[in-house]
Formats: sequence, C-alpha cells, structure tokens
Amino acid sequence: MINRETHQSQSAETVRDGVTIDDIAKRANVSKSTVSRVLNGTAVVNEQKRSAVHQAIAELDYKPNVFAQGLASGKSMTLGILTQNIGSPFYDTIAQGAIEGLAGSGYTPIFVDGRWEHAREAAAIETLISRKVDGLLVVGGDIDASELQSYKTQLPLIVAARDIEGLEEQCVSVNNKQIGYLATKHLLEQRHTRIAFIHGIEGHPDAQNRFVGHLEAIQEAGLNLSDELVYQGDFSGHAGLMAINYFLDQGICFSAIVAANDMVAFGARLALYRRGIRVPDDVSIIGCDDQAEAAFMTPPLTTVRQPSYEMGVAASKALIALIGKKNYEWPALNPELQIRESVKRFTS
Amino acid sequence: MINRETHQSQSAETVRDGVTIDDIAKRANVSKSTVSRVLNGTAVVNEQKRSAVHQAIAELDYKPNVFAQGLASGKSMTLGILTQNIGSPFYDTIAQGAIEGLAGSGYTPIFVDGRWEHAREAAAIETLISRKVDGLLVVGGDIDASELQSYKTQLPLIVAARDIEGLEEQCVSVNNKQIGYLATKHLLEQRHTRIAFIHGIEGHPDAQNRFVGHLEAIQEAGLNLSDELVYQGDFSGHAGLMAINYFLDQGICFSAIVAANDMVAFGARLALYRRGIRVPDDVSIIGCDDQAEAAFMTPPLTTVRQPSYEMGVAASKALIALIGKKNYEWPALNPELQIRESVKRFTS
DNA sequence: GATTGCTATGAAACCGGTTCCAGTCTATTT
DNA sequence: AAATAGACTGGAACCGGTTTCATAGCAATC
Repeated sequence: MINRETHQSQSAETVRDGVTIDDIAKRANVSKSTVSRVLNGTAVVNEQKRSAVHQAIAELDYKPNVFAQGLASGKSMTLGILTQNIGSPFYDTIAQGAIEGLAGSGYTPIFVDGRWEHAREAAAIETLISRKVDGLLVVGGDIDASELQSYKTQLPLIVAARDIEGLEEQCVSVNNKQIGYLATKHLLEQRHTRIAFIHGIEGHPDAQNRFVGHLEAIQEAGLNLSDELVYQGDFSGHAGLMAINYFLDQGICFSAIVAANDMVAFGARLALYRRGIRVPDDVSIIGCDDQAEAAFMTPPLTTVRQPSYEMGVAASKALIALIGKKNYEWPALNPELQIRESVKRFTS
Repeated sequence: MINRETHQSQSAETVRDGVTIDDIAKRANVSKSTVSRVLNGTAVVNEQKRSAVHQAIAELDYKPNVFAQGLASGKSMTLGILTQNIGSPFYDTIAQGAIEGLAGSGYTPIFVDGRWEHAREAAAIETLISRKVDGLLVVGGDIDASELQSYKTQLPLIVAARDIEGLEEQCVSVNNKQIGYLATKHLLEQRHTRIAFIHGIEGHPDAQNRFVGHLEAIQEAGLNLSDELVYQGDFSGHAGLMAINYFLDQGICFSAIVAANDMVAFGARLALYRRGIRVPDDVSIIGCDDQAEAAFMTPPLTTVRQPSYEMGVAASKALIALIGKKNYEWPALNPELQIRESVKRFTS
C-alpha cells in the first residue's frame, strides 16, 4: 500500500508540463476555488492561505492553462490586430506602436494580414473572432464601413489609420487632409506655383484626403488647380517614376512635386536623376510619411511626418480602455512638416 | 409545462453567439460525439448523419469554441513567431513569408516582438508557451543557443535567419558569408582593390559572416585586408554616414564600399553626396539585402539580394512539417547579386 | 443567550469540446 | 443457426479553470 502511494506521487511529479490548479490547491491545503480567488483577486482570502498558495505556485512553477481560463471565463486576454500588408513601413510602424501600447496590459496581440483584399480581410476577422479575441484593432483596410459596424456589435472595436462614418469615437487617424495641405503650403511658401501632385491609390481615402488638402492650399493661395499636374499613382516607387516620366514626356512644366508618400517621392527623385534634373535646384520634392529612408535620400527628403507609431500606441490603449469600459482621451496626432533638403525657394 | 418548454427553447435561440456542439447534435439528431467525429474526421460516420450534421452546422452557423477544443485536445492550432524589431524591412519580409507559408494550413500565427533584448525575448517566448502554441518560430534574436536548445525539448522549434550550433536541422538562414563574398567579389571583378567595409552590429553573427566572406574574397584575389578600411557600424543609415565621414576625415582612400546592409549603403551614399563625391563615378557602393528602397536610390543600388521572403515561407512550412512529424526538404536559399547602377568598373 | 449579519471557504456545477468505452446492429464465418 | 468480427454510435469521463451556492465560524446586536 505504502509502496503504491510512493509510486503514485512519484509519477505525478514526473508528469511533464502538467501542474494544474488542483496540484496547487493540494499543496497549499486549500480548495481550487481559493487558489482561483488568490490568482484573480476576486475575493478576500486569509493572509496565511494566500501566501501558502503563492508559495506553492512558485515552488511548482504553476502557469494557468489559458484554454481552461478562456473556456471558463469567456475572456482570452488576446487582442486581434488586422493589419494591411505586413512589410510596408507605414503599417508596420503602427503595428509597432500598437505592441508598445499593449505592454504591461496582460493582453497578447494576434496579427492577421488583410493584404488589402476584401475577402482576405473578412476571413482574417472571422479567424480572429473564432479565436475569441477580446477586442479588435483594424488598421487601415478595405472593409466596408457597414461590415465594420456589424463587427462593432460583436466585440470592442478600434479602427486606426482610417475614418469610418458613424464610428468616429472608435477611429484614430491623422488628418490626411492636413498632411496634403501642409506639404503644398510649404511649397507655396517657397514661391512655387506650378506644383505637380502624384496621387496615391485611386479611391484610397488617405490618398483622396491628401489631395483635398493639396487642393485647399492651392485655392487658398488664390491659384487654380490644373488637371494636367495631377498624376494618378498607387503609392509605389514605380508610380513616382512613371509620373515624372509622364509629365516630362508631355512637356508639362512644374517646379515642385508633392508625392503621395515617401516611396513615391523616391521614385520621382530617381526619374529626375535619370534625366539629369537636379533636386532641389531644378525641381523640389516633398513627400508624406517620413519613413526611415527619407532622411537618407539624396538630398534628404523634406516630408510631412505622420505620427504613425503614436497612432498605434493610442489605438491599442483605446482598445484596452474600451474593453474595460473606461474612458480614453485620444491624444492629438498632428502631422508635422519635416524640413530637410529637397525643397528650394523658387527663384527663376 | 408546455409553456415553459416553449419559453426555454426560445430563449436558447436568442442566446447571442452561443451555438455549441450540443445544439448541432440536437438538431441533427445525433450525439455530440458524432458531431465531433464528423468535424475532425476521426472516425467513419454514416453518410446520412454526416450530411445532417453538415446541414445543421451550416444552418446554425456553428463555429467550434477554440478554447474548448484546445482544452480537450491539447492542441491550439496556433504558432508562435518571435520576431525582432517589427518595422525593420528584413525581419518584416521574413514575417510576411512566414504568414504566406501558413496559408491554408489551419494554423494562426501569434507574433511577439523581442526587440533584440534578451529579457524581452525570454519573456516573449514564455508568453507564447503559456498560450500553448503548437510550435515556435524564432526569427533572428539574441537568445542563447543553450536556451533555445531547452525550448526545443518543450515544443517544435524552427529558427530562421540564424544558425545555432547543434540545431542545424531546425535552422534556416541564408549563407551570410556568401553574401559578403559575392559583394566583394563583384567589386574585385570591376578591378576595385581599395575596398572599404562598413561592418554591421558588433558581434552580430550575420554581420560577422558577411565580413568573413568579404575577407575571403579579398584573400582569394591575392590581396591583403587593411584594417583601416573596415569601420565598425551597426546596420543603420547613420552608421553608413559616419563611416564615410570617418574615412574621408582620416584621409583614407578607397574606390568602393561594401555596406553591411542597404540602409548602411543609403547612409554612405548620402555622406558622399554631401562631400560632392559622385556615385559610381568616383566611388562605387554595394549593399546587402535588396530592400524595396534600394532600387530607388540615386543611382539605384547594386546589392546582394537575400531571399528573406522565401526564407519565411520555408521556415513556417518546416515548422508545420515538424509538428506533423513529417519530413521537410529545405529549399536552396541562395543570395544573388543584383546589379544596378552604383558600381562602376575602376579605371583610374 | 439567542438572533442577525458578515466573512471566508469548499463543494459542485459549468464552460464546450475530445475521446475512451461499451453496446447495438449488420455482415461474415463456421 | 449460432458465433464472431467489424462498423457505427451514444454515454460518460475528462481537460483545467471560474463562479455560484451553501455553510461554517465568528462578531455584533438586542
């Protein structure tokens, strides 16, 4: 009999990775309810028992089983982050910020990639929901406002880098109109009047808003927008290249360029280089975003900085607050002109 | 009595988001065991019942509860990916590939960020393990080989972008020595002999290996390495800038530069620009990585392409194979010279 | 001293699946 | 025709927590 018991206890200790709440309860001479209460602070527990539990936990290196917790409590302590196109500087920076905002909160993020494809995004969100995430952070994306509205009823939802009508309280984005405005305004202040605009992806709200800002600045200066000076691009370096080639081949004159983002600016700069047109002496360029490489363009790119990292931080903090039904005060996220060396005062 | 039952069934249907396996079982007139078997294909089920189950699932839009599944089966269908510094082109590209490699496998990735900090990495891995990931993909990182060895015993482990002694079978990386070798060889073939080398992070194995490859090419050409031509950097654009300034200020001559990565090359190119030194006419530059922006440097950067996306794909496929105890044949992942316009044949 | 009201705690139900085990039914073997 | 094997299937145990509920113990109140 004694022999058998000895054997049993030995085999129990040999079990790999299998410390459960019952083991803790047994070792601390309490019930599992009490252990659970100590763990979650859901009720007052006698000091002696509490410390006995803590000691047992430490000695056995107990880690609660997240599945059991999730099943019993309905909470997963997991947040879903739907991002677009991992590998793009802008979205990655937001993601980085979002991770930072989660630090110390106990929440673990799960990333899924929508790749700007409607079907993929929908599937990705379904995946997240089936994983029982406690909240959802949608970064950018192509999904209909109405679909997002319906997800909103299913779980706490925050949308970053995008503005959804009727969902203003849960959206954080920088003012893209302001970005376009600041860029063009800067050029105008340097006396440029023939300003080419390389548009981002057609129909993309950020691209659209930057253009609207551009337009506003132009009109504010008492100028008229000439259609020939806007080129429909797609946020890529290649588009920047094509745009310049197009303008030049058509004999369209300009002294400055507003690029929809930095990557486009790089492409434009390369096209100019190939034609022997100097930057900023002959043509000025201004970008949007301020990605890391912008400071190392030749010449360093003047651009409008977007606080994407801060946006990510704010978004995840807002989501945590929303889950906890607490209030969250959005910080101001203003774009900022980053003056470097690619813009020159117009003189000739 | 009837009244009560009616009420009950009604309230059951009103439950939000609460379709369980029991509901399916009831509706299809089978037991939950059978539903489970249909779902997982763990046993043969009569065709009629099978289709009844499928119909019930479709009608009720049933989604199994992952926690219950995880708790009961011990599998989470989740993979942990420990990445470094989300936001860096190299690691993000690997991550992108890893996601792609998972497509259709049923596994969902969970990303955690180690930020090259030992403590953070260890904590991140603990998080993943406590989340019961079925496998772990470590991308780069700073963690000791011995620690990784110990994790290897706990769960299936694949390491990407890094080579661990004694873990060769589970590691995938491109041959960094080869990268350095190809870069320098190309320069030598263009008759350059005074070749500056801007080193990556001190002690970083990739940086070290690229340097070793550089050295080999130099020696193979019958040349000697001059210490004054290597600058200790850190993979950043700033380091590239500093390196060139240092060389020039010291009056050290060179006709070509090998940069530890593209970002460093950008920095070097900017420093040269500031001093009015032409690329490639006066000085040639070659990078390593081939990140997206390299093709838009002025002039477009000649570099050694690293198949990081392919590496990510391979890594996640290998991990799935490892979990399933299947064999996986690693694809060849060879670096490749990407000739553009930043290197010129040495003539003077 | 009996009653009331708390506090701390354990027992048991429950979360929603998977899987072992036993039993039914049909087909095959002897 | 009885015995046996094999294919399906349902019941129940189990995974490891959380939470409800009931109760023991004790101080305060009348």
